[in-house]
Amino acid sequence: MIKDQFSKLRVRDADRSQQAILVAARDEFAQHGLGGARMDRIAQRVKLNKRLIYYYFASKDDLFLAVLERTYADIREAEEQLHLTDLVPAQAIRRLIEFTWDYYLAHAEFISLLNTANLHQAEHLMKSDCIRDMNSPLIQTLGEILERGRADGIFRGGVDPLQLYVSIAGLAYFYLSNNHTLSAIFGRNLMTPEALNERLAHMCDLILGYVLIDRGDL
Amino acid sequence: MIKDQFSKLRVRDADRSQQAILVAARDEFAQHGLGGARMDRIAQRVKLNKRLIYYYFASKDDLFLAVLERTYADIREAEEQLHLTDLVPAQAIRRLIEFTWDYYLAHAEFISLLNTANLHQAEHLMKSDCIRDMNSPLIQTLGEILERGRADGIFRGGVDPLQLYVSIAGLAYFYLSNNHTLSAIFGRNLMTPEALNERLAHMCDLILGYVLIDRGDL
Amino acid sequence: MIKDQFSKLRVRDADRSQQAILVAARDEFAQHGLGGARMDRIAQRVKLNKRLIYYYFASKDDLFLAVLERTYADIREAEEQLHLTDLVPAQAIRRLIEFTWDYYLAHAEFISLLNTANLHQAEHLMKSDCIRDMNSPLIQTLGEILERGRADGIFRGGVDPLQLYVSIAGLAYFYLSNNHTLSAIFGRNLMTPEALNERLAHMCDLILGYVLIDRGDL
Amino acid sequence: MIKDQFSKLRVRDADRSQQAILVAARDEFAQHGLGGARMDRIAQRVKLNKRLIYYYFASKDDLFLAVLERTYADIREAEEQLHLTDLVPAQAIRRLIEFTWDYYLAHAEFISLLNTANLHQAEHLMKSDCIRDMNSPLIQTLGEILERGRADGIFRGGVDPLQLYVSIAGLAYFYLSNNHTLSAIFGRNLMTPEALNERLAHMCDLILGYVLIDRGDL
DNA sequence: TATGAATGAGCTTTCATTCAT
DNA sequence: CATGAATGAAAGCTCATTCAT
Repeated sequence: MIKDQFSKLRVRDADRSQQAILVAARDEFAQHGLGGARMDRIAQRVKLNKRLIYYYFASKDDLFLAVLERTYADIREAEEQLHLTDLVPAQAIRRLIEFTWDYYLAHAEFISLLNTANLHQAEHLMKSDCIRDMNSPLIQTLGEILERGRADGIFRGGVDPLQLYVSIAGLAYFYLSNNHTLSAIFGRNLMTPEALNERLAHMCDLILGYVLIDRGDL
Repeated sequence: MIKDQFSKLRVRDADRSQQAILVAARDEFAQHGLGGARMDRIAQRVKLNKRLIYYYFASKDDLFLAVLERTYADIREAEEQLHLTDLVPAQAIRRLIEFTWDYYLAHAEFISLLNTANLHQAEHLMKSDCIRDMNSPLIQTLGEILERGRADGIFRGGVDPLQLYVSIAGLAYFYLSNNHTLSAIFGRNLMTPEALNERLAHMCDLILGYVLIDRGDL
Repeated sequence: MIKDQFSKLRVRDADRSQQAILVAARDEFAQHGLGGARMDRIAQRVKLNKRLIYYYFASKDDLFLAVLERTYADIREAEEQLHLTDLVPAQAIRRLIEFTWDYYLAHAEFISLLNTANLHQAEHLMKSDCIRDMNSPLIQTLGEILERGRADGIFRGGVDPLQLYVSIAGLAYFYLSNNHTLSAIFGRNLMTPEALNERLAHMCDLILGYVLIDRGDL
Repeated sequence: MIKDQFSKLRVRDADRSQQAILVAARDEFAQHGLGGARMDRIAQRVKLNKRLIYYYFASKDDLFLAVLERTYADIREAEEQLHLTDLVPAQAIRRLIEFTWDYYLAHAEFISLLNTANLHQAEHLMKSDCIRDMNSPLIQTLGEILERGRADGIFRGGVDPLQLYVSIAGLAYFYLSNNHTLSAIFGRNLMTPEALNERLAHMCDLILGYVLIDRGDL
């Protein structure tokens, strides 16, 4: 019966409740950090009893860990949609930069959560088996792209894919993470569409200007 | 007069106490964030009574602001010792990269405090008049260097000094700020002396490879 | 009929479940007291759903009462196997002492539950009709033994059977109930086989030395 | 000035506050056990802020330990007023029995606290250095009395003072600790003045009947 | 200047209990 | 008969802050 199904799906759906809690917790942690987050507020966000959060996620720290795992799983899934190997090397690099930028821009909570995780010396992450081997595929892909570009004679050699990956991430991350501080100090709103486009262009120039041998190709 | 001397000593003591509190608070905030920092722990660190902290710095938030102001004043003072204009353009850029890297490396608390400030949307910073106009001089200097290099025919034109400054900072910042997370994920200790040297070299390559027209000059 | 058999089986299951719950609850209450006992833990012990406990025993207090009733029924049943009247008076007393000692020793939970019941001023017990008239038979039997011994000229007269019963119980109870505290304070493990034998011997000496007129009989 | 002194003594007297907390906690723990005791209720009893309890006694368990230590110190102090060695052996034993009885009667909380301590396997006590060596003096004194009585030819030999001490305590303890249960089961109020006198008389008869060689002396 | 004592609000967490099936 | 999901109330404990001197 419809009512039964509805009831089953809507009410008392353990998985749905857990997912909803994770989303609410993610937002709360992103907004206030681990120490500033309030379990009460998370419960209010999900409109579920606070006790239920403890029923599923034993403690605040465990909940934060669960949020982190979910966050990493999300970005990894997005990365898997990239199909960088289908593109020519220069395009692949550009695509990776754009993806990184767009993803950080669309997922401000990702940056904040990462900051929080690092404030606590990544101790939560250490406890998680599943997070450990997550980013490696992308690094390997990037290594292949760099090698392909070098073989084609358009990329410089000797570029460590990990360094490059960290650089791409850092260029986007710092700008977005610190935008409030930077905007305040430089007296210039860094989040207008124009400013954002400018930044993306600069990042591409910087990275490609470095890996490409002949700038004329740009 | 004796009373004056005595009074002077007490004043000096007062100042000393304030400075000690600031240092202790800086470490506490850097280690635990704003929400995770404990006034009790700060008092323990300075070995002064908690009440005294409130006597000098009305509240936790005000104390955090004072720490931020002090932190910015410190880095600004360090930047002023750089004398970038005394160097030829390429050397000046390299010097700026090295300085940024070394400073972040030596002042891990700076990175953490910046993260915390941004988590709270830089609202503390907004309240501070003195912080507002702090970084501009360096941006201007960097602009002059870029222009000089372009005039010399060795730098590419059209480089926004602010973008470049943010990029240099971001390359160092992200690596150091997220080193725990990155180390865990990549299963590679990013803080060994070799790894640190590698990173610095990569950063110089990247930035100079971008601004210099002819790579042979490197 | 099949339905009947099935129904019978379910009934037997139901009974088995109730008994299992009682045993688990008894252990939990004995270990942690009423306030420290956890319904969750009891459910875990029985490996049955917590809800089922409420289904059979309306509340924590009611469950505790049920445990108490069961506990009293158990000791009463054991006492009924004593057949003290088959023995000569001195032997009967000795037998009672030994039984009390052995029973308390084998049922540490009995002592703990009694303590808990008394902490709560026996209010649970008051509610129970079935417990009220339980120990009387033994007192009466003891009275008969004492009278028989007096008639035989070997027991002193004027001994209140209730006082004597309470004394026998108290001598065993205090030693076992407080063994942790006593062992700690006296720096002497009171639970070794030797120590236990010593205590039993002392108890017999004490009680029989009191009731017997001529000690030579011991 | 009087006001100053008053203020100093009445308000903000750390020691007085701590003592008051200990008394309130003792009553609460005695009435409800460790698990059933409520920190809120303790605060209400002292009319002091709950936070202050944690300020002085870090946790509920630590507070319980402090209460235990205080309780033991109290009884030990009382025992020291006994001066048993000033009495002839038989009188000394009788005095000890009476003291034990009177003390337990006047300090019902002592019995309850001991029960609670033992429910938790005396784990609190283990942590306390000061409790460890508390009862020994009395045992030694009792040993001397027994020896003196034996030398006088009025006491039997071979009596372990520890066993006797435990027996005296047990005879009083069990009756008083379990009076609710016993009263309910035997349908007889064991706490009337007459009943109490009867019990004390019985205890003296029992113990002295055991240690004295010739009953005529009683 | 400096401090120990004290507090109210609110935190994370726990618990007995009930709902819905 | 049996169960997983859900809850309100309250527990122990924490924290920034203030009082009184």
